[in-house]
Amino acid sequence: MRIATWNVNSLKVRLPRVEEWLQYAHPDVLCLQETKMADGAFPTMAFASLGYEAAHHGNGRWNGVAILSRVGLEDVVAGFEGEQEDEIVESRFISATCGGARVSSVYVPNGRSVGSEHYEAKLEWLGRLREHLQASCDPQGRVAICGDFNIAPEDRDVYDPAKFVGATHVSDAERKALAALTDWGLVDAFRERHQEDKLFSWWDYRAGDFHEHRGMRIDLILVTRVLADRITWALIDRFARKGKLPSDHAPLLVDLADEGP
DNA sequence: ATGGTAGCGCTGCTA
Repeated sequence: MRIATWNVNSLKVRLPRVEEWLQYAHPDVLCLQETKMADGAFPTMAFASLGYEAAHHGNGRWNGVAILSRVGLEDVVAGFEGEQEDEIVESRFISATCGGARVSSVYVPNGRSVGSEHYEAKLEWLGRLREHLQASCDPQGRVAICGDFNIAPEDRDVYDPAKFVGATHVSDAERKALAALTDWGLVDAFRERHQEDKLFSWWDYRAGDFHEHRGMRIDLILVTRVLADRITWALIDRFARKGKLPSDHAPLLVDLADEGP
């Protein structure tokens, strides 16, 4: 099974690129973030015509997550279990069962600046994700949490650690919140296959950062050990960050071998 | 160079 994740930064703008990419990357499951659209605007038919079922969770201008699958899409849950109807809910989490795995598409809050209320909300949100795993998932089972974590797990995941001192995405508290997820029983799938530094998934649009190789690796596929043991290949598709109207993120793909006898 | 670009949507917010 080929599983992928891509922050598309507006699915309305990026739909032609996503359609093109589906046809050459052929993922079985694709998790999308930052669709920036309401459920009513989601292009269900465009994806169906390419052979994908889809589930979307979006409120409009910001956020928005989706799961596309051509290996089944069952038991869709939008948001965290027990999320209250009356609270201000941002569309950052959706789960479905695809090809025998429980897959989630996540868009972790950015945090804006260390110590801000948005930063505290980011840490709280990550705690909520940890609680979701504890309450609803089995670390011995087949679980994949895919998306834009807005955290660079290690200093080798940023272009110049000195430039990020005191910044979000690299703080101890954020990395500890991520470590709480891996401690539960998840593995950074990309790192199972690649150990080099400076392999990025996001580059700021500004100042020509992509062409200057100034990026961060913040898009992750976290899988339970039973799935990690089946990883045969992983790639950040930098080609998809080039060309006309690219997202500021590249897609991440991971191949999992079929279950043996 | 406390800059720069992109998206949403129409003014400034978010990233």
